[in-house]
Amino acid sequence: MGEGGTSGFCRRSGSKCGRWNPTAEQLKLLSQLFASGLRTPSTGQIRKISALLSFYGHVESKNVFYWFQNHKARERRKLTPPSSSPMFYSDTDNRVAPEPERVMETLQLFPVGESSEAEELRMHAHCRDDTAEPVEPPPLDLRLSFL
Amino acid sequence: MGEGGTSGFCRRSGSKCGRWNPTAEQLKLLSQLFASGLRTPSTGQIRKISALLSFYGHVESKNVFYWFQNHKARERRKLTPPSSSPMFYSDTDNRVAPEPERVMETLQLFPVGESSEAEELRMHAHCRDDTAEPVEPPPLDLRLSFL
DNA sequence: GAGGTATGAATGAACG
DNA sequence: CGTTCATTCATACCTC
Repeated sequence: MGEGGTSGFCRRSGSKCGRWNPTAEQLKLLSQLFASGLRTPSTGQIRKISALLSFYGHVESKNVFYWFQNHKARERRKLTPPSSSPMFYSDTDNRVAPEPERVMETLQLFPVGESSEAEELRMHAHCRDDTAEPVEPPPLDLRLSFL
Repeated sequence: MGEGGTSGFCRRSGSKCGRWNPTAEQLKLLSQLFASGLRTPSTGQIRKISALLSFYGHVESKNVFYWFQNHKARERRKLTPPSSSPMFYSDTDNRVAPEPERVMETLQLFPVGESSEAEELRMHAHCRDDTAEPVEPPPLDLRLSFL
């Protein structure tokens, strides 16, 4: 039954994972740290964090470092003002909660007696009644110059 | 259960949406833009493009962004098949963890035997199937001060 | 109805 | 630090 070692990485079938895949616990911890105000942990911080995460599964400092980098960039990109940069988008989701960059001194990760508040629901279900799709009549003008 | 909704994604079958599905017109436009040489449209470009596509159906900038990303990557991937050599990454990069094996310094925070495993499953999340974590020592006491 | 293919969506890793 | 590449998952869609 023990197919493949119990490496902390692979989690799927036959997939040669070369990529770290954080578990829910690890993700939670990271999110908490991020929410605490931690944005760019130093090498020392990273080491400690990875040590903690390591308990839940194999993880390297590299992963932690990348995670923070990506998370920060992602958050920023999602709420970035219109600029002349090849950034992301901003159309329907731009509700940024004014999060004061206040580093909490003490953060607690409650393992019990806590209602799950983390809701990751971002899938908008807008089923359009496609009874008949009449060919829309917009004259298409394809020009890059226009953009 | 009449849908009645006149706004949404699905354009073909009565499939409940969840995913954006570009129409022929939208696809055509995108393809033309891509053929024009546009590979990574900026935020402005994306916005305009989505505005155009929006005429044919609901579409968000996010979709446009993803489309270009995927299309480029896919084209490239399809054009790079003669690589019979399993190119493996040289693990000699590691620019973020130039750190020797130095872990478990003075970490002491896995105590307590409070057994309370309350983990909820997300219905629409990736299969982060952390199959059977042998041991879960989760009373987590996190403190930034500790870091 | 099950399986395969195509494609959108998400995220980790890395470049500049 | 912001952007881009690469890998993977999830789902739509088509075929059998």
